[in-house]
Amino acid sequence: MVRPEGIPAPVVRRLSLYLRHLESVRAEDRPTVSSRELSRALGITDTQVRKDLAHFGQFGQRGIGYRVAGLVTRMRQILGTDRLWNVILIGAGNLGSALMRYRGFKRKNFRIVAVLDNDTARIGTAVPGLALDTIQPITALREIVRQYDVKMAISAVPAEAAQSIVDQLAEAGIRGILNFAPVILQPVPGVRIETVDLAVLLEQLTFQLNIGTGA
Amino acid sequence: MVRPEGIPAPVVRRLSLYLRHLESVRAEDRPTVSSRELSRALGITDTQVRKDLAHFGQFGQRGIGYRVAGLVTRMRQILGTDRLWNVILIGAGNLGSALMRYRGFKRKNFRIVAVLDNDTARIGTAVPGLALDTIQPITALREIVRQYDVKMAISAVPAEAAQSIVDQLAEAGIRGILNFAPVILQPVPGVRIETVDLAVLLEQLTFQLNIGTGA
DNA sequence: AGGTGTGAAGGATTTCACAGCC
DNA sequence: GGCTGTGAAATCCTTCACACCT
Repeated sequence: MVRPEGIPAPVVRRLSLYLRHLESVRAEDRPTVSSRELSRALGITDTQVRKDLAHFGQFGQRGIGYRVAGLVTRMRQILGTDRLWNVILIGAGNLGSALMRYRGFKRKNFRIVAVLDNDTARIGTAVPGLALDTIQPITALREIVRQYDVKMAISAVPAEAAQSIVDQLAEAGIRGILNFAPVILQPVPGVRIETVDLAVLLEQLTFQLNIGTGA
Repeated sequence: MVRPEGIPAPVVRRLSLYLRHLESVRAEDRPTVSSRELSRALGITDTQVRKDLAHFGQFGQRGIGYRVAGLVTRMRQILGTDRLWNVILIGAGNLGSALMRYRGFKRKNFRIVAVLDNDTARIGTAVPGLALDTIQPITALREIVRQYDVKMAISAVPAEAAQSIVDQLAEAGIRGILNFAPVILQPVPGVRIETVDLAVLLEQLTFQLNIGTGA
């Protein structure tokens, strides 16, 4: 039994990258990959790849490499994407509207079942293709979570509302939140929060470009 | 003179978070912050905050804390966001359309000057508010980069096109790229690439929720 | 030869402990 | 008392070196 808490954070981050490369290898019908190939694809060392994979068991065959099919299956199990996850999206603004149509989620076995917002002007608007095909009020949160057994939410609400939404989501039973609001959210026990701040990502880049510019 | 290469990567990542909190403190007109407060806001230790800030000089006053105004100014210099950066956006699809309207960039001194795409159906479409207010063809890349002195690009193109776009951007003189395509891009000398894979972020969350579920 | 698995070494980052200033 | 700055210790992560398998 693998216990996520026991896996170093850097390893977890690389796991998804391994899987992404493995899937592209499988698309080419190659039966095996070496740690060398994986390492070059990700820009790390081959030892690191072997050490990382060793956290989850021994899937390699000496002299041959890793069997792609088996490894893909195993990694999906490990990551939890071997089954479908229902996800709700909070906030139907600019970013939220793009996210509800984003195709990449479905390919990874995530299904957005509903979009919630608290702007009355938006509630009721059609959202084709979802289980609940109109925008729902936040007051429907608890019921939707229960009905669709939702464990994860994507929050694309304004910064001012973000913490309050997190608290409500936690309260409704959500266990993981992908947050796009540019604020540091205070943790809630039992709930994982992953924040993506788009402006911060650009800022990280400028720092790197800023060599010798007076900083 | 601060040399970005000399700063540990984890410190750089936290820098933006410090700045974000400092700006909110300044909005409340409080003159100083302690490392204790900063540490609690970010969920790290106070020693870490002091060690991090010490990389860039000594801005604190013992017994008092850090002067917010001075620290904000200094951090912006360090990160390079004390001046305006012109940015181009490649790809006017689903995600690209949201990004071109995203307000968070402007607040951080990033200005999207043009949107480029190679789909003829999109080229020429109006994009209100930008320096170049219609969608441009990719062939205009070099000229736009030169004219607006663009150093950074956001790439929101399909996975298949991503590497080719990176190569073209590098060729045109772009130095930093924020990439949303779910692929591992091969590095180009002199160009920083930061990839955000939205599905991978959700996958990271499911891993954390996956305790004892057979993985 | 080509390749994985892994203890041991090395390096990087975080935390401790405390000197020193307001 | 409150708070920063910083060597030293501890911890975490990566790389080395090599046993071992095909």
